[in-house]
Amino acid sequence: MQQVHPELAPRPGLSRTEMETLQRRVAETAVFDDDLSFAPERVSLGDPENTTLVGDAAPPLVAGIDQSFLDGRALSAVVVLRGGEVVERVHAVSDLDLPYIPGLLSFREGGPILDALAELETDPDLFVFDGSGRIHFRQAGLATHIGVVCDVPSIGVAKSLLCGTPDEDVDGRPEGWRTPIRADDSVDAVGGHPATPETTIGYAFQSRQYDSRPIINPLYVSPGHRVSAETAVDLVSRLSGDYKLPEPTRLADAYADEAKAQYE
DNA sequence: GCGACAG
DNA sequence: ATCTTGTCGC
Repeated sequence: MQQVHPELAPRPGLSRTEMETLQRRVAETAVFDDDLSFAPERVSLGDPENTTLVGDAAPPLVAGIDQSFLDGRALSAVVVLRGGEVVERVHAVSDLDLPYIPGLLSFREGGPILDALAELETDPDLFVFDGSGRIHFRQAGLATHIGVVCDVPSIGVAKSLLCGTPDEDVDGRPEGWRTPIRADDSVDAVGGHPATPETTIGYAFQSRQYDSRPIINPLYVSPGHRVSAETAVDLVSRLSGDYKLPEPTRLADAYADEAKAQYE
């Protein structure tokens, strides 16, 4: 995994203002339209029936990325899938430089994630991050930041909403339901990316809903880099299995916990 | 000062 | 994110 834009990588030791300035540069470089090397239809968790006739080539490589934490260190895990099959798993343990600050997550977790991505032998066609992409104050969340640095299409999948406003109430919706997340006053227009009340910066997506009681909250999906908000939700939908989180993320999450045991 | 905030 | 037992239900 080589960095196409190493100058935009999160560096330690920057002041808050410098971090925010760097995020604006990341957002200016980010592409929130489809610019994929593969057809979204070719992404799936596998086709037992072998009925997929869309091209001969192997399905795209999708990497799920997540972290677990130790004392002052982060364990970043990456699980790469091809049509639902795990083809590679790598992880890295890195020292943390900053505490968690809403809006500056990529400066805490970005470096450690790049450390893990450097261990990869395969070349993912898509990154799926645990956190926001365009749904961010400066339209440069973790998924956008790392996606831009590597110039790899990426998607942000968050379990809660950082900013923006859902078009409709998100409570108690059926599986598959989705509604746009629009920019609000806390979102800045950056580069060629507007932030008007009409701007869709992501989607609330109900990936799962069990018949029983506890209503499950939706996921908040947003473009990281080189994908539109619409395609981002479509891809997350295609990558969803029997659980709330998309399979790549769920497997990375489990692997992060599993590997963590060896360091504590 | 008030409110609000990914992991 | 993390600290944590039992418990309800498919």
